[in-house]
Amino acid sequence: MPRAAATESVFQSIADPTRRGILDLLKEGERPASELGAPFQMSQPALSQHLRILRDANLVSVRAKGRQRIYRLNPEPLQELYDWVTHYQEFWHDKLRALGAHLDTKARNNKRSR
Amino acid sequence: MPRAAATESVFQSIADPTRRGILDLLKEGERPASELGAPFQMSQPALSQHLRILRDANLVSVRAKGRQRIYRLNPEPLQELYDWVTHYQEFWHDKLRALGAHLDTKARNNKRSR
DNA sequence: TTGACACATAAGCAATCCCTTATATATTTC
DNA sequence: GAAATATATAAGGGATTGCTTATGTGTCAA
Repeated sequence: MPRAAATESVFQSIADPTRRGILDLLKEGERPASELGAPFQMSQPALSQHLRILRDANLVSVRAKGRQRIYRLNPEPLQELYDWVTHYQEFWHDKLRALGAHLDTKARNNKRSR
Repeated sequence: MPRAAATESVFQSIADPTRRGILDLLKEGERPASELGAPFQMSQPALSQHLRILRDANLVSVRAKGRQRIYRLNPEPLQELYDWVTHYQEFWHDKLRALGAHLDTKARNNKRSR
């Protein structure tokens, strides 16, 4: 089974707005390829290629239903992205706290110097 | 003030592993450009170009200190990424719960049929 | 002031990305 | 079986990416 380089592909997969749009759509439930393409103004092969990339990144799974391909979201690989960005969340919270403290100090000083 | 297309640039900026590495480094504190380049085997201009992209995306800020440029992390734009991926977090939690329930059911059925 | 240093920008280039049109494959319908 | 439908893959091309070497700019040190 050919396993794609997972880490790389998740960050790259979501770099494209069309692919993020597809994932957003799939959050609301599984859908055939044709419906996934509807919101985007591009040819059918173009969409099919985006779906291939999402498949390779293991972000979606497919099942056949007649001549349709039903796509379903597989969010697990996004965990890595979540983990990565979460490490920054604490940082920006710290920063907001620091800003708050700074403003407090300023307010105190203003009061005192008045 | 020239404002870059924020949304696009954050997702694109973090698509590159070198740039993620730079941001990770900056989490530990501000650093001059030279130190940021050390871990990556590439020329000085190559690094400088990555730093430019991060600046344009407003993910870092710079200040001059003699002939050095001191870079500092600015995590705010990552909030958008955090918001985006967070909407999936609940989904994969649901999925794990569903899997758990399924396994429970299976276990019950196995027990009953034994 | 002259040279070394830290960095940015310019120019060029191969690889990759994202689209297109053309074609193949499988399924359903007539 | 033949035509229509749903999708995938192939081939090609323009734009973008990420590097390289060459060069510019500002600062420090002798």
